[in-house]
Amino acid sequence: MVRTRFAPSPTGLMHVGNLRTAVYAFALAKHNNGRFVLRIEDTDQKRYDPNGIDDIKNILTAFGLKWDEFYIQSERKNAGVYQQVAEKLVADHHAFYCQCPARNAKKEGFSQVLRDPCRNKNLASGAIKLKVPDDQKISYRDFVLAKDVVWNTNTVYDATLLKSDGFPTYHLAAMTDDVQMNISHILRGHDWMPSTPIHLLVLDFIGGTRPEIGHLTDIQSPKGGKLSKRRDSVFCETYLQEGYLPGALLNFVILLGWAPKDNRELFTLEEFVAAFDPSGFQKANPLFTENKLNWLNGHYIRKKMDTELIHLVKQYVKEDALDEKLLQIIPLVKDRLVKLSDFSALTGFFFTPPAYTRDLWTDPAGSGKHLELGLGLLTSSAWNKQEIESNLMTLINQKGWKVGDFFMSLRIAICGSRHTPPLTETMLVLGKEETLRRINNAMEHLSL
RNA sequence: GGCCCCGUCGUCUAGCGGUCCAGGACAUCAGGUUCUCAUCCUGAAGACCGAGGGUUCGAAUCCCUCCGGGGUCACCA
Repeated sequence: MVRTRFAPSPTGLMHVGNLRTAVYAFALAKHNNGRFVLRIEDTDQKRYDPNGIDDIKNILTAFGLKWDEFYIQSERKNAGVYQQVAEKLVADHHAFYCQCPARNAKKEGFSQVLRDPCRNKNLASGAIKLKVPDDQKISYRDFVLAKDVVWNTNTVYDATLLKSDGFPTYHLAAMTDDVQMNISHILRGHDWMPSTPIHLLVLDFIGGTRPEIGHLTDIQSPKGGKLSKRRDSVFCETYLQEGYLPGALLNFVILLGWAPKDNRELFTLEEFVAAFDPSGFQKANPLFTENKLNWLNGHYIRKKMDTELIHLVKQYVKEDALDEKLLQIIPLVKDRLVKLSDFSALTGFFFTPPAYTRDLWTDPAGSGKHLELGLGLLTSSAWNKQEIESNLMTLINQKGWKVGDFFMSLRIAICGSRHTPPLTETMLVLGKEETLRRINNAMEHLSL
């Protein structure tokens, strides 16, 4: 039975890297009819964010990543799970008590102290640390990298397993849980690679079968280095708010580090689960650039039905906008949306009459003429697509105007912009009265 | 600095000894459709496969060295 877990620590909002790790773990489990476990790793008192757990659940839910089981490490800690394992390790001489003050790694820079001075003192209380054996080879086969990785234990330090506050460190908690929860595959970020020998030792010492372990690539920032919460836009929530569809973001993130044999690029979650193959995992770190994300988002928006879009688009438009009117507008701008939030800029003029600026008009005199005659014609025109267009074209031909020039004048008058949806359709949505009023306003503006 | 991982178009990638003077997608540019923008369609440009050595009849694909990028060295995860 394939059992995978997503094990975030609630220290802040979910970012795209977390999301990617989660889909991969989800797909690995579901592709094999296995189970997907959500485990909250809240063993760090200091960095704990009370909103973290909700955010994790909300984001996973928003992206359709349903978990089958749910655990919180602090609860298991309170039940004494880790304490018990740590003490057993001490009893087995694979760990020892240590009373050294906690080191401040930030201040000390990189340290070369591998062996803890307390390991031979036979203390009976304090933090519990791993007694790393000397001069042994320890290795595992990475199922993402598809290769054996090997260390000499002389390069591994006596890592803390249980802190003096009674909480386990990641090293102990994660491995204990992975074994006790029968996790078959550990899929995690590449940044965990260097501490893998510690985990291998812990795994071997507490017994049971080692899960398979695979390390995902790190998503790199276009600014260099790994993606950072400070310098980069990384939070799933932010993307959702900006109007990226969950399906698009998910599809994008799937492609950042995984590709199928046929190099297919469009996947729904279900399709990804079906197509998932661990041999498609990438080994080189990908760069996070939004080009393809934007394309995917536009693509997914265009695939939505207009009636679905009504609800999605609502938060980006005046609250009193009627569904009926939105349904008329949506087909006009659907092809123009990259993000749902673009909707407000693209359709604002439907709700608020445009403000004209001088530089909109390249030929004010010519436009004035266009509007004057256009207005007269539209005033007497029946209000349907065919009538409007044939009347206007007759006028244009009669006057020998350039079609594009005339419509641009009208466009600016009605929409206040040089880039708009198709004009006739726009006029129909606006209605005859409002259209004529705007042309009038524009003419007044031009004559000032 | 020690340890570990990685290195194909600007970006995401296909490729796993010959069918590759390297294919697709995004981005870019050009053309078409068109009342603008966008969508859509067509086309172009774009990597001598990080560099240098091997192995082999034959290497992007195997081996070595170097260089470059990344990660990590906490009683944080």
